[in-house]
Amino acid sequence: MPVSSEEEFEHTLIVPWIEFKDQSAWDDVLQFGHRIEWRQKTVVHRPEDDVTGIIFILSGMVKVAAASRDGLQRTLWLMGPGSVIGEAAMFAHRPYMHFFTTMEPTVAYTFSRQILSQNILPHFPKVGEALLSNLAAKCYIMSTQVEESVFLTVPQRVARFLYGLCLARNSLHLPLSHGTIADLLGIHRVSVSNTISLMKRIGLLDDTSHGVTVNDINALAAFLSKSDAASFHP
DNA sequence: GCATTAATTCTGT
DNA sequence: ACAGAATTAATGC
Repeated sequence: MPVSSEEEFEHTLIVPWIEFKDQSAWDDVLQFGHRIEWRQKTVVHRPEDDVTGIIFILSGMVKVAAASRDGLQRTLWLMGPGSVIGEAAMFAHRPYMHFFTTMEPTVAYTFSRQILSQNILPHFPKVGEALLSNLAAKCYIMSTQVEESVFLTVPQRVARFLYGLCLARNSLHLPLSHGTIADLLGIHRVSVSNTISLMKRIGLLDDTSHGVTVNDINALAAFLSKSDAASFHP
């Protein structure tokens, strides 16, 4: 089977968005957890809160952000269905110093440290594997973000993000505001706005307000590797 | 349930 | 930083 160059990107592009389509590893252990439902835009966890265990996200979306003393925030990643929050802190025996905020109505299950280590991990290896996958995803996101912020221009980073997210979500419409994307990539909101309006002029994106809609996914893929993205003049 | 208005968020310059 | 557009929440009918 011939593999196009675009498809190779699919396996190499890493975006700060963690989501697992296959949640079957968790089916048998949900009974051990506590089900929680959160409304949209709810702060679920603050740095000063204690970490009692892990949180498995069944549906919805949660933003994980680091915060400075004076309220500045930098989003680290967004977590969707199938992902887990807090396993790194739990295994490292450290407090979790981030803000968790729901972006959508979210359903989650919490598992205490004790339940996890005594009732789940010894008997459900698939869950352990899922936790490792989740942890690995975070590692890759952080290292990739550092690399991209050093080596790539803003348009390149925005383009990679949009393209990678389209593939990951298998959707051309991404319900994210410019500000959210900017927080996520660590660039100014205005730069994101300028880049996106440029991409609309070129015809890569549709001119929809609220959210971003990719018009031509192949053109976007081509844009990534071309020098257009590197040299951007507003 | 529906229409208006107030508040908040988003976007482009 | 600001203004206009666009959503969303709140209110009254």
